[in-house]
Amino acid sequence: MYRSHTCGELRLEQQGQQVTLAGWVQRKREFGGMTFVDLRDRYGITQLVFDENSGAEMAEKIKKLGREFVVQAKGVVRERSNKNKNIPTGDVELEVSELVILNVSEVPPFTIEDESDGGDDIRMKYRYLDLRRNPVRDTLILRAKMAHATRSYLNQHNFIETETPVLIKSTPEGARDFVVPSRMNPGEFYALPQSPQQLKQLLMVAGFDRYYQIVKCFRDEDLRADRQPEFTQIDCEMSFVEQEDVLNMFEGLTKYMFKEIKGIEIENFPRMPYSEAMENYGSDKPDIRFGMKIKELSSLAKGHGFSVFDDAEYIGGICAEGCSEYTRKQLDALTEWVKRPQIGAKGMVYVKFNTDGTIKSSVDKFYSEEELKKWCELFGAKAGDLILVLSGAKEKTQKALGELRIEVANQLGLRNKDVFQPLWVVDFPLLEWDEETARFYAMHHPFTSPKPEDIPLLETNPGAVRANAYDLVINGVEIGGGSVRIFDKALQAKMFGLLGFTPEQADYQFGFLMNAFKFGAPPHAGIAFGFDRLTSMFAGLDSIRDTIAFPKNNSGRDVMMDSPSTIADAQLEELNIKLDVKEK
RNA sequence: GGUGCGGUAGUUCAGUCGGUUAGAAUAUCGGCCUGUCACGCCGGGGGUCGCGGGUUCGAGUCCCGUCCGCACCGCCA
Repeated sequence: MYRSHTCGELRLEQQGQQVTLAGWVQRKREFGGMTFVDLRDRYGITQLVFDENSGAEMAEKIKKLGREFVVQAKGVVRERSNKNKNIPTGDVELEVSELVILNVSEVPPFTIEDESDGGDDIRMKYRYLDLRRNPVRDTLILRAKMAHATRSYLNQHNFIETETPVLIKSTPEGARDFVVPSRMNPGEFYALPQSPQQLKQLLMVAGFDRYYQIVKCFRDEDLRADRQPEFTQIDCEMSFVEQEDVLNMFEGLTKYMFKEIKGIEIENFPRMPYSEAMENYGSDKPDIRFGMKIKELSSLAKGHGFSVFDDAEYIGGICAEGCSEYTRKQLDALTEWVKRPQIGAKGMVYVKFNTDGTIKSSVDKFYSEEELKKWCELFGAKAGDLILVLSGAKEKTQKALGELRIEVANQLGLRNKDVFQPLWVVDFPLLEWDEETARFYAMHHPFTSPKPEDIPLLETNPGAVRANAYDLVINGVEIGGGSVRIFDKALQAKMFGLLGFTPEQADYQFGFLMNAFKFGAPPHAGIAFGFDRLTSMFAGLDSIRDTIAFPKNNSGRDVMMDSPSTIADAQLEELNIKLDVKEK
C-alpha cells in the first residue's frame, strides 16, 4: 500500500495518527535545521515537516528532493503551530519519520502552478505536466461530470446508448473526410464519421426509438479556437416525434446540466426564426444577453443625396448606449475595425446623440438635425447614445453589423461570462445556393425535412424553402443543431435531385439508407450538441482546447507525440499506396 | 489559400532613433537561516536575439524570403 490517505484529506481529526502519503514535491522550503515540503496529488497539498530530530540520513534525502519528485512519506499527523488558512489541510502537517523517493524528476520546463509561467506552445508539448495543474485538471473533471449528467438525464428518458462504427463510408457532401486506407481491400478507403448521422437514422429504422451516444466526430477542416479536427458530440435521435418534442427534450437536458453542474435555474428558451436572427442580430447565433438590436434605416436614409446610401441595397445600424462621448480616435479605430478584410465594410457612419440634446454626425452635410432625430427615434436612442451605421449588400451588411454589435458589446463589457441566455434558432433555410459550383447545397444535411407548408416551393423557389431544422445557441455560441428528418423515400429522392445528385450517385453514396427506408422508416428527428463547446462555456473558457486532454494545435498537429508523421515504406506497400508528396 | 499579431536566458517578457559588454522577473545551482507556506538574505551559471539573405562603418532593431505559434477570414452538410 503506497498511501493511507490522499494529500487533500488530513484534518485536525487525524491528529496523532500514523499515516502514509504519496505524491509529487510541489515546493521545498529550507531553514537550516528545518525543512518544509509541500506534497501534492490530485486531491490537494499537505505540508511535510523535517527537523534535526529527523536524522542525518533523512537530511541527505531531503537535500536531494527537487520539484516534481515522487515520494512516499510516513509519519504522524500533528497540529501546526502556524496554520495556513488558504488550504483545506492547513491546520495540520505530517512529521515525517520515513521518506521514500519513488522517482526523481528533471526540472520541469514550466512551473506546475495555477498561474503557470508557460505559454500554450510549451504547455502542449509537455501536456502531461500541464495536466498536473489545477485549472486544467479541474476543467477535465468538469467535463467528466457533464458527461455523467448527460448520461443520467438521457438514461432517465429511456434513450439507448449505442456505439456506432468509426470506420465508415466517405460521403463528399459536407466537411472533408478523414480517410483510412484498407489493407484488405486495395485501393479502397474507409472514412471517419463527421457525425454518425446516417447510422443513427438506421437505428430509428431498427426501432430503437431513442438513441444517444457521446461520440468522437472527425472533420478534416482548418482549426479554430472552438474547432478541433476530432471533437465530441452528444449525438441523439428520436422516433415518432415532431420538432417541438425534440426541442423540449433537449431544452430539458440543457436545463438539467445547468442545474446539476452550475446550480443555475434557466427560464424557458426563446424560439427565434432564422430570418429574425439575421434581421435583428446579423447572425444565426445571436448573443441575446444584451439588446443593441440592428435596425434597418434604408427608408429614412435614402434620397438625401448621399450617394453611398442612395446606391446601397441595405442601410442599417446599431445604437451603442452611453457612447456619444466616443472620441474621434475611438470612432476611427472602430471604422478601421469594420474595414478589415474579415468584416469587409467600406466605411462607417456615426450619429452622436449628445448629452445636451444636440446631434452630431459624420453625414451632417446630407441630413438635417430633424432627419437625424428620426433615426434616433427609430432606435429609441436617448441623449448620450451613439448610432453606428453601415451600408451595402443586405446580408453582408447585416453580418458586418452583427460583428460590430459583438465588438462594441465586448468593449462595453456587456458579455458577462456568468450570465447564460440560451435560445433556439428555428426555421433555417433548407438550401444554400453556391455561386462557384452553381448548385444548391443542404444547409444542414441532405436528410433534413422541409417545412410541410413550404414543400410546394421546392418546385418554384427552392431557395425560399424553410427547413424543420434548429440550433441551440447560448451566448452567441452554436452549441447544438439538428432537424426533423425526411422519412419518405420519394421526398428524399426529390431532395437528392435538387442537390444535383443523379439517382446513381445518390445510390452509391446513400443507397444503404434509401434501402432501409423501403422497410418501414418511422418519422424521426434528432440533434447533436458540441460537447467540447458546452464544456468550455461551463468552464468560462474562450477555447475548447483545455476541455480536451490532448488537443491538436492550430495546424492540426499533436506537438506532444509529434503527429501526424510519415510511415515506413513497408507499411505503405502493405496498403498499396505510392506517395507523390510535393516538396514543401 | 488569405489577413493580422508574435518568435530575445529553462520559462514569461522588456529592449527607445540602427551604436558600448543584450536586461528584468521567475526557474535553476551554491551559501546562510528552526515555523515557512509566492519564505527571506547573499552569490553564481545560463543567449546561434527562430532560420537564410540583404542594406549599413555598424542590425535584436530596417528590408526581402522562409519556418514555427496564436487569432481571424475562406472552409467547417
